[in-house]
Amino acid sequence: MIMKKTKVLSLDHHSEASILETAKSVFLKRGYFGTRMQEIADAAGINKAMLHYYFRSKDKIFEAIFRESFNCIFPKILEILNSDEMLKQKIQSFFSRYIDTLLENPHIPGFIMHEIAHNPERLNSFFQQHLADIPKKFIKQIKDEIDAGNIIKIDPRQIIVNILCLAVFPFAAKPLIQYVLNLKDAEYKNFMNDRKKILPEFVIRAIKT
Amino acid sequence: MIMKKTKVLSLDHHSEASILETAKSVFLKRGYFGTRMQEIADAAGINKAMLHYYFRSKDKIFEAIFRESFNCIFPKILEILNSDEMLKQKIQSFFSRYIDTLLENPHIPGFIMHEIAHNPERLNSFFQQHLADIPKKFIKQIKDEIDAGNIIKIDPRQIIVNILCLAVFPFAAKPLIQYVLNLKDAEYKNFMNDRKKILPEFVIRAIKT
DNA sequence: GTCTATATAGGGATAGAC
DNA sequence: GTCTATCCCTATATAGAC
Repeated sequence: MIMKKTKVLSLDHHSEASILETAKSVFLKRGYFGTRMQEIADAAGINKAMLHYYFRSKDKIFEAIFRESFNCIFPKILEILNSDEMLKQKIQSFFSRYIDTLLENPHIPGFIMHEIAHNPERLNSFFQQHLADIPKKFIKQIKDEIDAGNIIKIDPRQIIVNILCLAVFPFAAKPLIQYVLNLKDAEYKNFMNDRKKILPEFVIRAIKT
Repeated sequence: MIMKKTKVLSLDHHSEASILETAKSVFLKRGYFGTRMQEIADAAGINKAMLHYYFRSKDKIFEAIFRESFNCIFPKILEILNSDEMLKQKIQSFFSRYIDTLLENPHIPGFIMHEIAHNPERLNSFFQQHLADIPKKFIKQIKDEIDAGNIIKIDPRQIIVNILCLAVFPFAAKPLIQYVLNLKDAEYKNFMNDRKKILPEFVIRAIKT
């Protein structure tokens, strides 16, 4: 964002994007307050001064990374929940696609949950802007199915929260699950992949009349 | 732990226990790296020097608090899962008692999940010591019910994880849920209370043959 | 036990040479 | 653009008077 004009002339392998990618891995592992600019610089193979030259401040880097992480997750949710699929099909799509996304970005749920809980001042406006009324259409769809007698009488919001729980929690609590079930990384991944098939069946059995 | 002999003579209202309680609220709100000794001291109405006098270091306080938080949650889980109740009754007990516990300590899940993910060096030994083989008996119980044809064929570990998801996630992700569903604190609490009844029914419908 | 003052270190950010 | 050196502030921790 600084010296935009000369950027294309840079012959160095440390592009702004690649540094940001490195910074992302550090922030997602350590959280905002646990992250040291020095550690980012070391991991990126540059020095602190360069970090500040590119991004000005720790806050600016964090904001870019949070935005990117958020956009990696939530638009996809929105897209699925607002599609025109039938409820059953939609639930299947959601778990399948969402778990795939999280398998590729396993640290994002924990990162977002922690930062929104521990750093709310920084993020309040951001969330009010992007999260309001996400599930309106999906709630309506569930309500209609209830009225049609296809699923049991239940607060639609509870179903939505349950679906989110089942999809997201095992990623946010990955180390805990691995301890409790004694899973190595590969076994954990298999376990999560199985859930793409198990979870839709689980939810649909739970709510169908 | 220091000056134990004179402790009973202390006429001051700042007991070691009450300071620890204050420290707990700060650590659970801010996380380890976000916590400042100054903030604990201010909240407890003492000064930093006294904090160090009582507890020696930030790490020592953290360790005590983590241990306490952990013990507030996991023995209870263990107790329920290892009880002799029938499966259906056990699932009901679990959700009811566990959600009650979490409503009184809503920050603990997020705290433990974050610290174990971001601070693993500090906690590895602790967890290996306390978490191994927690659900052995419960898994056996589910297996027996499957063999008896009372519940569907499914990896018992998946059921356990689902139960944990449904109980814990809404607390770990409290701010997120409140944003998405537009819930004030009181509404959120009602929403969680409803889940004590909804979740056992949800899970049992999902797995019964 | 409690306070003030201070030692010591670490981290974010900048200055300025090249 | 890149580096070294450094500023400045904050945070943990301790010394020492009372």
